Amino acid sequence: MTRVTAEAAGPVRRRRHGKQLEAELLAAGWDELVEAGYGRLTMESIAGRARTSEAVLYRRWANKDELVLAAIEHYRSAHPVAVPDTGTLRGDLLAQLTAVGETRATFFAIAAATAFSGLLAGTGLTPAQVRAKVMGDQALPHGRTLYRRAHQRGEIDLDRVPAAVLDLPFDLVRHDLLMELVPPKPARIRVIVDELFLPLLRNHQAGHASLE
Amino acid sequence: MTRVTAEAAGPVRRRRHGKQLEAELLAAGWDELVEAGYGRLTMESIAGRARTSEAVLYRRWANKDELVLAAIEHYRSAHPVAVPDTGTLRGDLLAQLTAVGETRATFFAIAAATAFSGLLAGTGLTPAQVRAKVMGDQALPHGRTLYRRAHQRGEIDLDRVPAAVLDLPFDLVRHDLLMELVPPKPARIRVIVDELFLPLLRNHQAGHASLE
DNA sequence: CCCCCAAGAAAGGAATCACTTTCTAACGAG
DNA sequence: CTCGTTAGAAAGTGATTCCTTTCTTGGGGG
Repeated sequence: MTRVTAEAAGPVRRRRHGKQLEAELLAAGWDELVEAGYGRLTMESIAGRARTSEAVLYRRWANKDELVLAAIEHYRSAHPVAVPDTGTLRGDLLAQLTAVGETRATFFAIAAATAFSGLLAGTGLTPAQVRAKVMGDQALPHGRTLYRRAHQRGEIDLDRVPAAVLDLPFDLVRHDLLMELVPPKPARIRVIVDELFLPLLRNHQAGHASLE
Repeated sequence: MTRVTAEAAGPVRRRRHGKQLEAELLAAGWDELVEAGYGRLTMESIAGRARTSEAVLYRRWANKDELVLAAIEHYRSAHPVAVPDTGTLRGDLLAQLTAVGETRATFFAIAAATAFSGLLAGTGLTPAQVRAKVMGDQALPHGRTLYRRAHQRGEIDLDRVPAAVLDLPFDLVRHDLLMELVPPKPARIRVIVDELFLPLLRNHQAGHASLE
């Protein structure tokens, strides 16, 4: 008779479970990382933000470093960079570089800082391993859908373009992100594509007329 | 009569002073930063490495963050990047990029990690201010002696070359440093200069014949 | 030669924080 | 409906470490 129905008095404390709870814990970890930084982030602050207790965190991750590492990886896989398909190499590049800039602005700063600073030594990984894990090894230039499509359309000849040229736009956007901590301006992206990348491309397509 | 002369028994404890002591303290701070990382560095470990006590540190810097910031700045100004003069733009560039890579390899990783991670919030500076202070705003492309000399020699026409092109070699070396944490390989530097920078330069010197 | 500032040693205060432990009760599985 | 798992609350432990304080004595400046 003293039983209380869900919609009755008091704040209804629903209890979260499984994957959905875990996702909220990792999101809380990422948010703390962004707002406080690794140095000021505590297990208590993460638990507090997720409205749970530290014990819940320790049931899932052995220590703080494991949690932080998982939070970074979770953020990346939960925020994939859209791969555009505009029909032209130039359009695709502009769109993808913009998407990378916007989607990865905070991510790169946070991930780089955390990976570089040796703060994750508690995971037993080498700095290089941490970096690879955190950065996700997104540098697969030849495999980039972008370029493969342009190749299939006949816009470029992948076999004749040096890898350094293909990497250049992405390297520069990554560089700008790390230096400025905000997405590159549209004007900067246009400069990268129109004043650097495309001219270099033309130098390697001398025999072609397809680039118009 | 119980007075002991300097060369007599016991470890001769000379007492350091002024600028020379300060330089050793900052060097100890930098070394700890490199070996232990900000997260594991303590005032005690710095004092121990410098063979002095924490009080000596606190007489100079109000707190740990101030000391770390000063140590980073001290390292940079104590290790300037050599500006080469080989007589040609290509030679100068290869030499300077190599020098930047070698001189700044550890510096960039450490400085970036420390600046980005919000660990220096104790200094009252914004993250952007910390970054500027730590990085030293070495991005003064137009002012680069390198390019000015090439301009004077008539090798290039600075007014016709976009800033993005002039920045490119330095941006890419910086990018590589941040990604790999070790100096770029000589082959990579040659690719940057010969496959990226110089071809782009030629595109803007169409009217000239001086580039051979 | 003397004096005073600061180097260096030593010890401790106070706060923070990773991680643990214990307990209650919510919720899913059967 | 029952049972077992685990979310969530609460309190505590031990270690670390920043920073202070006190004291002795070396050595540079006058």
